[in-house]
Amino acid sequence: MSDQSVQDTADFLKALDEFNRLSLVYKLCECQIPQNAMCLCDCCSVEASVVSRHLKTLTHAGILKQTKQGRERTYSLDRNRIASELRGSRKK
Amino acid sequence: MSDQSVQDTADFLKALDEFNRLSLVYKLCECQIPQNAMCLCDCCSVEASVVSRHLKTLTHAGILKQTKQGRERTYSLDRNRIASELRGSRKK
DNA sequence: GACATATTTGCACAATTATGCAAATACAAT
DNA sequence: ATTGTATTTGCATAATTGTGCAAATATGTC
Repeated sequence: MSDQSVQDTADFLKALDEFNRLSLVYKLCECQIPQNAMCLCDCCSVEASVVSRHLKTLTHAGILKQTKQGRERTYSLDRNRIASELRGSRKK
Repeated sequence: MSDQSVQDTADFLKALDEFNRLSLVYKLCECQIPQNAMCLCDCCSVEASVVSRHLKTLTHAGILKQTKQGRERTYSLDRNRIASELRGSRKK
């Protein structure tokens, strides 16, 4: 097990270890269709700017995927990539 | 999904999200028999006191179990409890 | 008891991170 | 172009956390 591989896994888990970020993920688990950021704000009691940052973190970690439509961005779970991460077969 | 339940899961993940702690867990995954703390120091390049604290964190999170024999404490994965945590059926 | 080894704890410090607020940006509608 | 809404970013700050060092504790051996 290389150091890099351990670090990658730690980073993946780090993205999920914060209360508001994990709440966002659970929320998206329940949604059949992608949600926009404003709607996702409802499940955390923090500023929209904070939600924006959390969504960015989750996207960067490969947990969410973002699709941009006009000025609105919608988010959904990137289930395939999550499965890959958990399997340890990350492709950089 | 209650706030408390989300927080519990976040805490569980938090225990695993740090490089040295995750290294300790991987190390113990490979070991058939419980290991003492001094031996576990070898897989992290940090002070013994730091390893001690990490082991305590992991034990408190329900990832490791500790058995004390004389002045030595040995650690091993608490596989049953880890499985429970992942299943979400935590007993407080 | 004296000593050696294993482990924990108190303390200080550096680094990271979550947050709010205000300003900036993006873009659709008018 | 102007306006309105959605989103991001810069900045300051508070809180958390990982670390090393030294001292304390625990317990085995002599």
